[in-house]
Amino acid sequence: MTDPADLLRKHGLPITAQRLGVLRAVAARPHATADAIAEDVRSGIGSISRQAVYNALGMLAGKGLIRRIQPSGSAALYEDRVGDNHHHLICRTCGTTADVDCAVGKAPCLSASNNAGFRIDEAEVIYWGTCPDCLTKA
Amino acid sequence: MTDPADLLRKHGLPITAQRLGVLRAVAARPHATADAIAEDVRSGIGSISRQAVYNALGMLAGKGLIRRIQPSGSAALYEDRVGDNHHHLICRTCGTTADVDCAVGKAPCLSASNNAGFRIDEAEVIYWGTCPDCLTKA
DNA sequence: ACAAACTCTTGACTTGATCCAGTATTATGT
DNA sequence: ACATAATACTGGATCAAGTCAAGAGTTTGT
Ligand SMILES: [Mn+2]
Ligand SMILES: [Mn+2]
Ligand SMILES: [Zn+2]
Ligand SMILES: [Zn+2]
Repeated sequence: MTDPADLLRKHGLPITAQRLGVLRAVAARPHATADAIAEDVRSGIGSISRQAVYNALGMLAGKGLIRRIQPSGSAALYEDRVGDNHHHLICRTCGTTADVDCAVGKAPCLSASNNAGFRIDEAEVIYWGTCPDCLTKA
Repeated sequence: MTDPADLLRKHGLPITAQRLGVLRAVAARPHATADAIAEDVRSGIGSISRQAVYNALGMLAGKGLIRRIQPSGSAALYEDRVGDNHHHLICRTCGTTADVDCAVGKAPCLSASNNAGFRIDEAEVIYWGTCPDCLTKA
């Protein structure tokens, strides 16, 4: 059921060692960059090209199997946890990223005061601040 | 009072043609990229280096005279309107960016349900969707 | 007008990500 | 199991946004 190969099959995606590796890596380390994921996959299956990592991440994100977060001023992060509209808390000092449950519920979790005629499909919320570790060091 | 040169002086910044040009360009076209601002300044004072544009934008943003917005997957945007904690609405199709007043008030305008020990100093909110123009074209 | 402090220009460089063409792998039909 | 078509992977070039560093040029305070 949650078998990675079945998950790919269920979405009509050909099963490859690279995609399985990427799926596993994303599950293993939430909020990792494409680069960190590539490293992780390499330590599992020996090697993978940068392009294959981006292809897999893009495809999986497109199908809704994983989620992409793009914090200002750093590489995109990927995670496993989808469908629950949670938000993120990022440390300005060390970049540590933590999950925050949405205070409201379903996406879009906030209604804009004046939507200017737009049809809104997502409200992206990122809280910036300082993490506990960096607070004690400061 | 709102004279650009006075504004710079008031913040202890030496007055240069480049900085004045950047200030004027940012005021003239809200939510423009550094590149668009450079073009605008060039049409005003003849020429400016890319670096000078980045220097000026960084310095002005640091002093709080302008605000930088960094939408996922595109270049940073700059604007004049500061100090009112407003948010943004971005069209996924054409990139058009509109202002939205904050529904709550002062920053951080949202309290996270569980702050995980972080000290939050900003809540960045971007609404994604489709603008009126792109809706009719679709 | 002078010196000190600061800014601007130029060109190389970095990072994150994408494009492309050729090769290899996977899935499908017999 | 085998041939074939569809699809994915690789390696290298390329791109966009932004940063770095050294020397030339401005601005400011006296
Ligand atoms: Mn998360
Ligand atoms: Mn705005
Ligand atoms: Zn931290
Ligand atoms: Zn649009």
